[in-house]
Amino acid sequence: MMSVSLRPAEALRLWQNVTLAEIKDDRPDLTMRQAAILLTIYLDPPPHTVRGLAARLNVAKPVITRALDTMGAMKLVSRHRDPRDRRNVLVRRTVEGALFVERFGDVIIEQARDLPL
Amino acid sequence: MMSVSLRPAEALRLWQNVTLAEIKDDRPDLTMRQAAILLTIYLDPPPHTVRGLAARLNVAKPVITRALDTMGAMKLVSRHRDPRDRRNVLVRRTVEGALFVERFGDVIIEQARDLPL
DNA sequence: ATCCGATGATACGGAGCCGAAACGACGACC
DNA sequence: GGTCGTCGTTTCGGCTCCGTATCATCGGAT
Repeated sequence: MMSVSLRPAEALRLWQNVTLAEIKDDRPDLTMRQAAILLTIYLDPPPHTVRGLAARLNVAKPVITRALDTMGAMKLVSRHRDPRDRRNVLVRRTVEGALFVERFGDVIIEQARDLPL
Repeated sequence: MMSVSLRPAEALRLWQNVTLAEIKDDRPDLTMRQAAILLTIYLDPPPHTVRGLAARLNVAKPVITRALDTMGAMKLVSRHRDPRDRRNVLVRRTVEGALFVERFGDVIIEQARDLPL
């Protein structure tokens, strides 16, 4: 089951095939930073704040704010003020975002399955 | 050895960790298209032409030209006129590019090895 | 009430990429 | 030699992102 041992050539081939698949059907494509933010929101346990994401990615806060603007317009995430401390913004998942991430996972495993070994 | 069977959650976690690792040590980061082009040059058998890469990625030719400009300035690839048909441009690998790709492969397998299963 | 630290958003100038169209150099063919 | 198709590049306006600095709001301590 699910053993994950890759050799470099296979790892690179997997990455190539996934990026090629992502580019070909032109969906709203994300930058690497946006992808990292989105995956962190959907894989790491909540709550997610702007400063927390900035620390996790080791980037400045405006990077997070802008990425949330963009992905919010895409309906991939949503923002809500923390009622317990109104300085905080809590980033929440959306149905569309969950579907996007799920589909992306399917692309990866599909490309991994089709790897010539 | 090298079996590649991933479940969606693990595949996504792998992608997250690799993107996080790439972002944190700020190296010359590539767009997804640039990454796909670079990997295609280094993984697919040569020769590589502009139109060939454009067809492989299903994008317009100027996209390839501009990506080669950028990655050429980074010394990751080099361009040479085809002496047999001087309309063609042959894209060749460089030492720096090979090291870049190799290191990227190492990052992937390292993150795959550290996956909590 | 007031100061102070923290949190997230915004303003600004600069740089890069995008798609579409036009362009210049080259080869093939009659 | 003239014409046509091919190949890669360049141009154009527009959009997004970047990093830094600044801002408004809020909570906590005095």
